[in-house]
Amino acid sequence: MVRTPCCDKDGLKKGSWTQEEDNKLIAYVTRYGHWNWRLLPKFAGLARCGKSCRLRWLNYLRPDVKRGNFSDEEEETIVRLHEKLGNRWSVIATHLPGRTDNDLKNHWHTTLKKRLGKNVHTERHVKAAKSNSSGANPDKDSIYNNGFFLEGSHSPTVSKTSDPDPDPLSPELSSSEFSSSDYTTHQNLFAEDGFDFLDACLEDVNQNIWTESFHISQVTTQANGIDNFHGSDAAKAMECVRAESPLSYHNENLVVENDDFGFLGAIEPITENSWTEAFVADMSLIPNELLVPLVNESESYFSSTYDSEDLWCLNDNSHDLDVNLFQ
DNA sequence: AACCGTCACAACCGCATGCGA
DNA sequence: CTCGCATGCGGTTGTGACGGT
Repeated sequence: MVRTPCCDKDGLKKGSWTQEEDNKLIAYVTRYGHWNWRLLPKFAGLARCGKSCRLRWLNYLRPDVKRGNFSDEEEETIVRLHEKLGNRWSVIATHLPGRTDNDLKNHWHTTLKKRLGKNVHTERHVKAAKSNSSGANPDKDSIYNNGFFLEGSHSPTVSKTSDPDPDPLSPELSSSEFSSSDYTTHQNLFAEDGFDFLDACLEDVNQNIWTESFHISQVTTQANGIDNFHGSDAAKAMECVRAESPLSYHNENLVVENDDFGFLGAIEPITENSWTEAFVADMSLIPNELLVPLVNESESYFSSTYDSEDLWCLNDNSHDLDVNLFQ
């Protein structure tokens, strides 16, 4: 089967996102949701492929994305979960609110893996010293307990004692190298350690799934005093879109996808706005077919007789429309 | 000041997966 | 059941900042 490209290769920008592009994407997604990533850039006025837009939104622009250094607790969680789950970063990320799989992946490769490598190296020397002095097998549960691992947890590297002198930074540290027996062993070890918070966390994740449309008026608004906009603070952008867009007062209710918009409930009151210019989504790019009223189907979105009480959303059937219609 | 190496982070790429026609 | 599509995921690469020489 030949896959169609995710986007047209010609004329689409790649590389770092500009502030203007961020603004456009934030404005569009906060108002209309990401109903279709592939078509979204056309409507948002972005010369990017949908895939790029999705990545930018999920990894950087979402209001709930936590930035800054990882706390000790977060790092410990990452290490524990990686020990148990391997490189399933998206799963691990669900247990670290505000952190994306990309964040975790980057932090693992740039910091944690190396740190663990050093620790393993140190522990191996300790182990060797103990072995030399006593001649007995050292306490297995004490190995690798360096602040990251609990008693009883085992690193894959330590388990591979057959290697005479492995490089602590070698790919051996990757859990993807685990044998199935290694994985089973580690699962059992965690179970023995009472490593049961995973199930508890799943409940929280499920509770964050949106089932109803988001009512933007729940967000505290304070759009005055805007000086400088930073893409990382998309929550501020939401305020600005609402306050500055001439259409925003129409759009009291946004219908968003039933996926990962739980973050919208976590938006905090804005105390420091930094938006230089209001971005107005180019509604002329959105065909009326895509905009249907939830209450009164006889009026178009731009109707002068528009009733502010009506609810509007993007047409659920938009996926079926010919893509050429929008080109 | 210029160069170079390292690091952290952002972004891209290709494949996997789920779903509807 | 197969196909085509959209989206998700993980590996990899690109890039800018920073510090050392």
